[in-house]
Amino acid sequence: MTEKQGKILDSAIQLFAKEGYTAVSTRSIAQKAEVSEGLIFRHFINKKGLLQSLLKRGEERLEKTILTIEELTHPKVILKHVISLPFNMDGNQKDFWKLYYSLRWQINSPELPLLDRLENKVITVFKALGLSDVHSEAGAFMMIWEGAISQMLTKKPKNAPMVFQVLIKKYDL
Amino acid sequence: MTEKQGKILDSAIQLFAKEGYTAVSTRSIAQKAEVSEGLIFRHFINKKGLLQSLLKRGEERLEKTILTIEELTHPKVILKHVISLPFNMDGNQKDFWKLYYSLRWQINSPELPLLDRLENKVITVFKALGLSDVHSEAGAFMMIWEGAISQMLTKKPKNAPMVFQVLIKKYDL
Amino acid sequence: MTEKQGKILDSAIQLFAKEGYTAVSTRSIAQKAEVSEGLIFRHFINKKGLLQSLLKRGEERLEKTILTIEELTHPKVILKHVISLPFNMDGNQKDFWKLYYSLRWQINSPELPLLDRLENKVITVFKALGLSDVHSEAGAFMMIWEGAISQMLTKKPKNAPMVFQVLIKKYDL
Amino acid sequence: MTEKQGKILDSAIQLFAKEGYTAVSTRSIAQKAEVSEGLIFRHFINKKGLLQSLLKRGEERLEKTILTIEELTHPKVILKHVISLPFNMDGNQKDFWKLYYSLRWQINSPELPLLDRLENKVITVFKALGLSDVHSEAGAFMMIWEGAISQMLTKKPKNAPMVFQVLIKKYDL
DNA sequence: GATGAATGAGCATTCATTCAT
DNA sequence: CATGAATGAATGCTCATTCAT
Repeated sequence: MTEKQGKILDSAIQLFAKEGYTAVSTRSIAQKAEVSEGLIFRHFINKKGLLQSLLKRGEERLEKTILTIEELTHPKVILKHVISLPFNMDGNQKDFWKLYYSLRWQINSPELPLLDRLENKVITVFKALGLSDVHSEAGAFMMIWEGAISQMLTKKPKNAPMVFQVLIKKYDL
Repeated sequence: MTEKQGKILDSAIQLFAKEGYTAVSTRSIAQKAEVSEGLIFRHFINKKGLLQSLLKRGEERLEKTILTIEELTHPKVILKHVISLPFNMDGNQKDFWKLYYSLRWQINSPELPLLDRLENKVITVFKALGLSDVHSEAGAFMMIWEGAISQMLTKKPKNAPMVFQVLIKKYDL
Repeated sequence: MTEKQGKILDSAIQLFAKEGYTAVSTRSIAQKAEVSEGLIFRHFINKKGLLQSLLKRGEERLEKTILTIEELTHPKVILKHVISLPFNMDGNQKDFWKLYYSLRWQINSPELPLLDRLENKVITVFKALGLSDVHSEAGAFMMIWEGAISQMLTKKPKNAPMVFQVLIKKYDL
Repeated sequence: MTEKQGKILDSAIQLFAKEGYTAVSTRSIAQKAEVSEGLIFRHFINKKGLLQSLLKRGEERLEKTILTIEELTHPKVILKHVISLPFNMDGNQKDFWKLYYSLRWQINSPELPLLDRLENKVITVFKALGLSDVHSEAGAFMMIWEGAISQMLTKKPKNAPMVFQVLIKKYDL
């Protein structure tokens, strides 16, 4: 990966996150990255290829975080870690998730195994806690999780820490 | 509103909901509606004007539903009605919400007073229930609501009714 | 067919004939035709569609000439008419044939039933003349025909009329 | 001439012959030759330079064949040799002639002294045979020759040997 | 000699939009 | 009200070519 390749990826994810994949032109990406437009296609074949590289890089960067959670053992600690994620994203993560969730609304939205791994871990937690319908419980939990990350990325609610506390209390974490 | 005007709106919202506002061309809308492309501009000035008409029509159609909720008085009945919304959408409503939520991820996402009215009603509920931090409680509730509608529109989880039950139980409704 | 549509076709065939299909840009066609570039695609879908329209128009224009020959009955008169064709082309015909023969050198060169009809007519002539291997005779005749038209279009030999006389004498016409 | 230089030339003439000079990208040549794209320009300056090298190499390879014909003395033997050429090409020759004749249809088509030498030899033959208008006779003969090579390269007529016989008989060779 | 990253002009095509009819 | 021809700017992408290594 050359330096310019990285600049293209950085510029692209910022623009995609802000304006949406279809609304961003390869020309504007090239300008922001200060490279020639042709270079995008030399490195990533086409616009969709650039998108896929972006998603792959985002997943790889999140891998560490997910792994940490997967290695946890105490049920309530796990849930707390999971539900904390939407409330503790750095800039890079925010851009990745904005890109991912904006794509989810379109046909052929990308797969994200990361989310399944998260849900699977949550399922094991509810099993450990002895709940009866663990899949529905996990489904509800991930639904809340998705509501949280959606609002954190689009509304930026000012009372987010308080809302977080409410959720924590609701699950007695 | 002429018949063709209606066909344009119907075609547009379906396409927008499926592929996203920017990804849909006025040409494809005209073809689906079986009208000339020029007619779109005669009736709605430009593509953005068409979008606004769509949002306005969607709001008007939801007005009745919201009004019904606003007129309810029993706290738990209100919450149950609100949280039920995402799980009971017809085709028209689904298309409207898909359009609205896909737009939310882009800059200059449209205002939707409807959501504020819903949240305000929820706030009065939590006040009535004697909770201390009603804004955070309502914030959390609407976060869950958004998670629910998001997943119902993008994931279509097969165990949705069970997940709904979990949420109902969580709020003791 | 609008006026501008005709101007596009006229400009296109002149440029294609002179510089070759691939070497000519749609932009240059639009400029020569004094229309916007987009109009080409509105009328002919894409560059290949424009080419096909050109070929179709060329065939239609030649139809009359071929029909005249097909209706002839006297063997030697027929051959003389056929072999005369390459030596008596007007500007429009020249452009069409230049386009057609330049395309023949590329893969997927277009079909031209006109040529088969011409060859079929020549076959009937040689049958009428009582020759034994009429297909080889017709094949040779059309080979000469193709040599004639090729040179008339690319070399413009100054002694063309004399060469024509030689061919006439060779077939005793 | 290095080994890679040869691979470039071989790849280029095959692609040029099949798809036409303008339609072939330097990139595709490099890929077929399994060399870097830059190497083409180091060796041949630019795409046109590559073309010229190709034409030069083709002429050199044909030199021997032409020389053999030029050294012949018996008139009918000469004509038979000349008219045989289009019907007896190996793969390399075919590619060269396809390239040459596809270029002839475009402006600035390359000179090919080889063809003039062939025609000059034919002129001497007709002189020797005591014909009156030797230039027109030679012109007609070369016209037929061009028709033959054109069809052999583009139509590949299945009865080519029979057609060849017809031509032989026509000139009483 | 050879590579491959990088360029910028140019390509075919699509876009939202205008306007005469 | 409605059409469809027409526009020009913008799009994603390819091109021949350069150059540091």
